[in-house]
Amino acid sequence: MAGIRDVARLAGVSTATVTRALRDEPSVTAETKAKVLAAAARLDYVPSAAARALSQGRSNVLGLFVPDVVNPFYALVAQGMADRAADARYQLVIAGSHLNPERERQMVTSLHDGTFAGLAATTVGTDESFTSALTAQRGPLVLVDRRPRGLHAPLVRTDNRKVTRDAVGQFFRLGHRKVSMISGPRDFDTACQRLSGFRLAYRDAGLAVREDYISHGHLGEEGGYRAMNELLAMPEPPTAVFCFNNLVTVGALKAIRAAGLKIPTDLSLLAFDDMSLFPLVEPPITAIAQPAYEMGRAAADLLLRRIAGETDLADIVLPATLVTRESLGPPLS
Amino acid sequence: MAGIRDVARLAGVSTATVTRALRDEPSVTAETKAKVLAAAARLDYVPSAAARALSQGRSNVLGLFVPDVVNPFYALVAQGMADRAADARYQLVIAGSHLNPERERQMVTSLHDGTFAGLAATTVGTDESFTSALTAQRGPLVLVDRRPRGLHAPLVRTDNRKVTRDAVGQFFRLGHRKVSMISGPRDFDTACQRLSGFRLAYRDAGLAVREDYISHGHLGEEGGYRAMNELLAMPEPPTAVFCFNNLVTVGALKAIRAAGLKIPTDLSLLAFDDMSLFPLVEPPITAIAQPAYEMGRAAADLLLRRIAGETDLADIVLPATLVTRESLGPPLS
DNA sequence: TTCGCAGATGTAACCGGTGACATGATCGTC
DNA sequence: GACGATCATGTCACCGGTTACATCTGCGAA
Repeated sequence: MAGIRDVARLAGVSTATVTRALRDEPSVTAETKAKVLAAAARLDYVPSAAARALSQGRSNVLGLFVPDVVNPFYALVAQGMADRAADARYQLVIAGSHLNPERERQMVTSLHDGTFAGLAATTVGTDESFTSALTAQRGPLVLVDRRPRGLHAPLVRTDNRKVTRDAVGQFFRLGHRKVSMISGPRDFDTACQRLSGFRLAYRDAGLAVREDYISHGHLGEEGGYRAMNELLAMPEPPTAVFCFNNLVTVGALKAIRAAGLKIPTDLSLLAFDDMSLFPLVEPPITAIAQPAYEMGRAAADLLLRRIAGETDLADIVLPATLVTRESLGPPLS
Repeated sequence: MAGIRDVARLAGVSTATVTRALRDEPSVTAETKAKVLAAAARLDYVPSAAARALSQGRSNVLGLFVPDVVNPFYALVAQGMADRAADARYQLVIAGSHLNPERERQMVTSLHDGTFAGLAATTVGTDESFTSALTAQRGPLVLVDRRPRGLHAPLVRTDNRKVTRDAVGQFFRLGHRKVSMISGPRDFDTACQRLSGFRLAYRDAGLAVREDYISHGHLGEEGGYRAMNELLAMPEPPTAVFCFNNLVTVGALKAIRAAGLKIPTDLSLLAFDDMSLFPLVEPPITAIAQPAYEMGRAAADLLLRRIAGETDLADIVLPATLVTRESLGPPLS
């Protein structure tokens, strides 16, 4: 592997001049630049990333910590971040903890060993240790989607409350009165915001919230499945259900299918988070779509600005939109 | 940030001893080790990744190049690779080219600048330049899913031909005669292998292949959509269709739905690649499931072995399985 | 007693760019 | 014609671990 000294020798200049020529600094003569570029090209010279990182004291790698890489929402966030990062010639390392404590420890280590110039994270509130490690993180940090209690860092999110309020309002406008929500853990701020929007929709309709129709603490497919089964087993089951995230929706759908119920005839369903196959489900699922890709881009952007020295960065709130398909209908009774 | 010299000073030893103690080498006294570990702990010492990479001449980062990070198949491969890599204390950088030439150039650069200790790649045959850059790649390289023409590197794949032959055989056993395939580009070895399995299934049934039922050169959702529309517009349309990958299947499904046809009554459908929402599509889609996660693990494993110095690594062929759901039925006519 | 060897630890060059500072050349000005 | 400013380029310490080699100690064998 040719090094900068080889290039310098071949071009007949010093290593400093090579550095400067390659960075296209104005202080270098056009003639010298040409010589250096020719030499570099002839030797297939590519500067060592490690050497550069060491001498500059900063890497060109951003980190993204998410609970689950396979969840399409996070995959899109990652894509957006990676794209924006690449624009600025940064790499992106995507790490999925998925509840492996050993993995988490490693992640925290690489957080300190200079691997990352900055970090974006979405944590599930349950892993206390990780959150506190993040708190101790001195380097640039931004949060995506949700903010764990006590973590001060800029956040990229959607206006959960407003969009939920509007979308759930649809249920009431269609005549539903028994409207339910499968919500997440109480300490998730996203769950809280969506729940708050849900309550507002009840209020907008001039109705008192049926607390027994709110099922708390669910995450993932199994959570949605269990919650939906419990709702269906109620003496007076709801006629409309709002699911607070994509995996919960999938679980709920499976429960509904298992119970032999038809959407939207027997039950109306509204999902938070869209999925690429929702149009193909029977019936196509109406969903609140978060701009996941843009959220990723915005997170990278925020992070790069922090790395560049900006401080006092404000949260970014992006709009989510309701994608109307066919899972909402008037109540049966 | 505390450095190794700080630790050495505090422990009253030399930097070399610190290195050795931290790597738990047997030549270091238990007593000395204890001193060093105590000092390191007190200073919150974490070795610099960049310095280590520079002095060892090798990073602890693996690279994965895929066409599209959001495609759940690749996401699962990435997950598997990341998990296996983490076991060996390696990071994984996932890069999605998705047809951006500038991005590709960057990827090729980081391929040479030592960012990656090794590389796993799945390329779409169209990007000639990238493939040739990969060929020039001197470092450890493994391929996932498909091997571009002329690239010599160990490959992790599934037995496309066999599983396709068996699965497509189902069509004939159900009585279908007009069996179609939406296939990929002719220069994809995966497409060739699946096509070959498809032909074998025809032969097993004692029938001559209807070449006009084979639609070549499709990739992605639009490809599947277009191909399916063309098939449906034939004077004598097929009664069963095999889609050669997941996105093509999604496109085909949309075309079928748009045409107002019912599966499996009007048309039977078989997909290569399973998707998490296929069970919820109407009807649930029968699919050939590739062990994507395991493929990722295997790829990382292979790569780590190459990095460790092993040569002459053989291809790894993992079994794919048919997941029977409800999209196959007897032909209408 | 001395030599040799093994085991424990220290020393310092090295990895390959970077950038502060030094140097040398050129040019305008008084 | 000398001096200072400016510009182009060179020199070299430095980033922080790693590792080959040197050193020192202690113990057993000759």
